[in-house]
Amino acid sequence: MSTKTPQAIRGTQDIFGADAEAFAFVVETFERVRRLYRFRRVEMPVFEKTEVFARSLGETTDVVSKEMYSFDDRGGESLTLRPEFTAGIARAFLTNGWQQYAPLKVATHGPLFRYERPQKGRYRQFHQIDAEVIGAGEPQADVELLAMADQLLKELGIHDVTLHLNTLGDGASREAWRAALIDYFRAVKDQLSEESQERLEKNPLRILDSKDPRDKAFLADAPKIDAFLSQEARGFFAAVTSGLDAAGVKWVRAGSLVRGLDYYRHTAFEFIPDEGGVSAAALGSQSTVLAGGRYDGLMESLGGASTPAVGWAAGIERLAMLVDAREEAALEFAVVVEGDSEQLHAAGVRTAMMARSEGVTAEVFAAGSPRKRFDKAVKSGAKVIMAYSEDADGNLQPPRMKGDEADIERIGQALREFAVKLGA
RNA sequence: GCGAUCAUAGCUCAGUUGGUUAGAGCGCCGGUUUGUGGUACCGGAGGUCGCGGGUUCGAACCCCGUUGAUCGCCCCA
Repeated sequence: MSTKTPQAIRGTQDIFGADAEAFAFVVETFERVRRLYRFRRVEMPVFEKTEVFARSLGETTDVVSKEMYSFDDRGGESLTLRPEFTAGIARAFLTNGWQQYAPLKVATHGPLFRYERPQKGRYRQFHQIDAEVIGAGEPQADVELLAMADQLLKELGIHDVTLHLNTLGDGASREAWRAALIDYFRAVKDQLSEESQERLEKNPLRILDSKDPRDKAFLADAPKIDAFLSQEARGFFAAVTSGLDAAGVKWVRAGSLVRGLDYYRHTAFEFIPDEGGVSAAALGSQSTVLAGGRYDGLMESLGGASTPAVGWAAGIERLAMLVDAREEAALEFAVVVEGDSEQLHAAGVRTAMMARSEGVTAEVFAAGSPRKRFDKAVKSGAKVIMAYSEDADGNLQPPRMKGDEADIERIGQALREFAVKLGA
């Protein structure tokens, strides 16, 4: 037998106690809110053929080549642990004939995998909640999706984050803007940071959210998307913003907010902690809490018919960091077994079972030295402690109860009710 | 992929300029005490000082490597 304990995989986490409660609270709240908006629950495979992600993401160099968990299965097929939900849902939409349900509103949550360097709020196996509207090309879909996100955050008790909103326009608007940005930055190329000089070639839009002061000097005067929007794109964005205003969703315009992938159109958004707030401090540099956009170009890249769609995802771990501490279930009823005979243990187990059947949290204390059992029961914070003991002849004594009188009465009542049901 | 900081008991951490058997608190186990069994006290188990090399008479401490953690950069679907 090896004496070395295997270590957990880098970037994975074992979530326990208060953190696990916060995690569950995020998921439970999401499940409740998505029902209010009638998003239908879907469960997706954790892995797909590599091409599902490779084709939907495009050959986005780093992401596809270096940051996915890809492997060959025993049949020699390249598979990939899902790094996101959207591509798999799009695949399912096409292969299962879900077009018949369009416009389809779906929601899911679960683990995702990305081979990245772990840091605060960033893991190799992490978890997201996700919502998508597929087959709806109208701005009202964007509005509803964002209203749901806004309500979710509020119901989680997260109030110091704000919706940052931008439009990338339609395909033509986007290309024209991109070309103008390249022209603009190329003229000052040698004054940009090394990173941005590289970005100029492969991802010029990203220069806009550079943190480097050398780049920031040029950002204010960089071309704005608004100058390149078609009439139609302008109208679409106006409909989104007025819809948000009508829904009471606060937002700010973020002209430099962009998406890396080509299939994004029109609306792009992120919920970001307000500067100087507690949420911003809690998250460190991984600040975006919920992000998404309209991806009208995605279905075609997977070989499907052109289908408009919009969606968002949010990291559960990050949301959990912003949620107030959640209490684990408090103990109401402690049953102490003062001895080790079979009838004593049986009495303890039975009594606890009766209480739990009536919805009372209960726990049996029957291990360790007899004296310590009562100590533990007292320290557990139980509202009522019941003790079973035997006399010198081994006769089971009537249980003694300690605690606030009202609590004793309430739990005693629950036990009697269970006994009545059993008799009936 | 790059950088910085860190790694000592189950947990949180001490450990002085390198110098005998590596400590504390909490937790765990056992016991004593206490007139309302949450107190106090006594004792016990538990550590190859992340791992591997090196320097030295001698390394938890210095050097190199490695693994991991944390926080940034890059990336962010």
